[in-house]
Amino acid sequence: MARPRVNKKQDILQAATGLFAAQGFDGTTTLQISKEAGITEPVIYYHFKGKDDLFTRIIITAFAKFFSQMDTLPSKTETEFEKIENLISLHLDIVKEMPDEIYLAVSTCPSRLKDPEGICRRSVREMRRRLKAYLAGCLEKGIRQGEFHSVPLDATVNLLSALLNGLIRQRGLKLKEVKGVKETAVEFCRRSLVKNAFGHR
Amino acid sequence: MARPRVNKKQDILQAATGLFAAQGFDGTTTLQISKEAGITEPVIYYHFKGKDDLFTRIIITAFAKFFSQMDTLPSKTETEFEKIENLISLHLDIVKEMPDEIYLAVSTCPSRLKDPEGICRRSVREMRRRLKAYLAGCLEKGIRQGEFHSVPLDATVNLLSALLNGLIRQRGLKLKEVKGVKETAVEFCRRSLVKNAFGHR
Amino acid sequence: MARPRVNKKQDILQAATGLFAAQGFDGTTTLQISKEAGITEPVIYYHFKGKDDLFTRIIITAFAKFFSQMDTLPSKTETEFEKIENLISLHLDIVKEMPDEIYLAVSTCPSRLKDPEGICRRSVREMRRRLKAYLAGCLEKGIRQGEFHSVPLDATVNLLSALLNGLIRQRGLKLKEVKGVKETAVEFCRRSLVKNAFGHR
Amino acid sequence: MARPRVNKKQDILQAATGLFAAQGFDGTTTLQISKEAGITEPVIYYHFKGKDDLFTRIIITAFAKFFSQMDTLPSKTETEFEKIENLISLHLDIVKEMPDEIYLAVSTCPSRLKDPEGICRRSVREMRRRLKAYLAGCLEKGIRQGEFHSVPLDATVNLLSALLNGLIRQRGLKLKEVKGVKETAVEFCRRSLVKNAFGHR
DNA sequence: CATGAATGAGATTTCATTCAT
DNA sequence: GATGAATGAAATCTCATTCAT
Repeated sequence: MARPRVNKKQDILQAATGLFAAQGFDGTTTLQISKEAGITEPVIYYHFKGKDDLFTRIIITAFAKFFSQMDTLPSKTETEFEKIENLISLHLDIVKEMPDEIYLAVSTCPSRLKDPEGICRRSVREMRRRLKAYLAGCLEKGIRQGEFHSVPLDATVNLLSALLNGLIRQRGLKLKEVKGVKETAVEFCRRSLVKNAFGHR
Repeated sequence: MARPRVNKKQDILQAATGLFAAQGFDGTTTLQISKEAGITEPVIYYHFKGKDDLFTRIIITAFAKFFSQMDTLPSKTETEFEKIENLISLHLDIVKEMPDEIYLAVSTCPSRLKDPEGICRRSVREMRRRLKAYLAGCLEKGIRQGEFHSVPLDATVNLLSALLNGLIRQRGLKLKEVKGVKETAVEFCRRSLVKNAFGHR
Repeated sequence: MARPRVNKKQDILQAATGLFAAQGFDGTTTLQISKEAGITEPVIYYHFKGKDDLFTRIIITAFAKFFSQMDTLPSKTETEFEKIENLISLHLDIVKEMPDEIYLAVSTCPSRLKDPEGICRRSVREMRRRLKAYLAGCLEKGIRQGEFHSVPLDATVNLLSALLNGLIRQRGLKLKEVKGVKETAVEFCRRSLVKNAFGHR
Repeated sequence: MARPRVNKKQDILQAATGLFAAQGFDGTTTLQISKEAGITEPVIYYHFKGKDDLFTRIIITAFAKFFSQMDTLPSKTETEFEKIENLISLHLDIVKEMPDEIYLAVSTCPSRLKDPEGICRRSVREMRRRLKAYLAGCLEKGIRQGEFHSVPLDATVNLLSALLNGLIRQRGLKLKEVKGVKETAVEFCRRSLVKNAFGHR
């Protein structure tokens, strides 16, 4: 009878995500968010502490989702490079899955990294920690087992992080895209890392 | 008696660059800039059209400097890979040369890419155009002459751009740095692109 | 306990009208208006788009009131001159009814007539259109029926408009007033327009 | 050899008159005036006390010119109505002679009439004094000598002032003009004032 | 006389946030 | 839970006016 009790909190989050992504955090007003969400401004303050809190929740949720997907990547694979391949895939797929969130993180976080307690800084730190653990694990094992060339560990982790970050940004910012990004990235890394990469393919 | 003839316009630009880099464009007020520059607020408006103009000038100057350095990269080299190596070096060196400008560009531009006439969008477009021309040139020639593997052109240009962007961002954002970034990046690319990369080194 | 439910929007309009009239539009600040209206500055912006909007509303309302009164002037009268008499009366009476509005229109509009889309220009144009229609109607009919001398139509409409405008301004600007303005104006016009004006009175 | 030493003071006055007329006093900045006059801002302050002073001089000069022309109207004429005719002509001709000055006075003075010591108020007062003296003189004599109908003196002076003011405004504001304004005005008044106006013409 | 540069004072406007109901 | 109305605090920008030279 009553209109289906929609989840206003979710409406607000969605509206905010879209607007933040489209106009930037500072460029978006709470009034716009309320209108987009079909509610009035004070409702935002009923559900959230304020505009900053809104942003925080969005970022937390987005990173949590990413981390959770990262956690489900198979830990047992035939080769170590497969794990790296999976990580590349995850990075590129996640953008398709939550484009606004990624765009928001990619476009807004950089200018907020200065605050050491801010959610951006904390999230990025955690992200790096996880990436490093994941990649260092693969590389170390792969090198030990003779699958990979003997590359410097830290610097290569760093490089792969930079590459992944560059790729996710490229896609997140909706810059013009070329075909075969994922395959090319994978092959580029394979040739560089895997011994006898040329014999197999 | 006469106050040292300082160039206030430069002072303002410098103060603005630092503050924008440290706090973001929106997070910086003209009052802060004026104080940092040791002048009063209206002086900003005497020399510049407004806050946006300040930002525009900074970005224009930074990109111009980068482009000019890119233009002086040697166009004749023994191998094509050397050119790519030079480009990587340039990217990593330029950050050291104008850290605030790069940080500003890297942290503020993403959120301003929506405006198709904005200076960020225009600069990034030009940047991509130049990178693409440079890289596509190297790759094509290198492949034709048998120096490089036969990689897909557009996608590899794209990938290298992403990598360079990731590297510059990593450094520009002053994230923790590891040793040997440049060498690692160069070797990573060499192994992936150059035939017989393993025989020589 | 509850503060008397005053209509703040009306308070603002009233305060603005008075101040604009007394000090001119440019000479009046939003702060003054807010103080006069017993509210804080932002309230103005809650109810109106801005200072210009305030002015626009006042002018629109004033002209609308005038036009509406003009529309209620009797269209059937014994003589055509009576209609002109009614118009003169209306002009002089309206000033008493909304002195500030008239003063504002009379004192501020002239300097804003340049903007072809501004409310002043549009209102004055509409005013002239209506005056012309009204007067030309009377004169034409009066001449045709032999009530009036055969005067040139357009030029006389023009002249009567100038006279009415001069009268309304004189009164609107609160310049010193003499007795019998209305009667004198009516008789002046009657003698000039009506045949045998001297026989009857 | 040197460029002919133009009178910069005059240039400034001229520029200011034009700009004030075109954009209003408050809408015109001293910077605009200086540019229009081909000088720099401080030069204005060398020649004048400030922006207000500029306005004052313009108004004083314009009124002085008008008054001086009024003083040269023939004091001996065959009929008293001729004097009124002359006054009407003067009003309409003066606009052609100094359109910007008149436009400025007509459009800007109304909003400045409140200040009893301001130049506008003083000029308008003087204007009214002179008009009244002139018109009252004509009417009184005309009535005494049987040339005019026996109209109420003060009120008719008032009415004629309003008419003249209305006419000058109409023309000064560059509103659309009809043909035969002057003749129509003269005849309108003649019919109303002069006995046997219909026998003669 | 003239100017490039500067400034004090303030104007309009915006916006996140909060009451009172 | 929700809202219409309100506000404190500030931000950007303007401008007449003045120095130092």
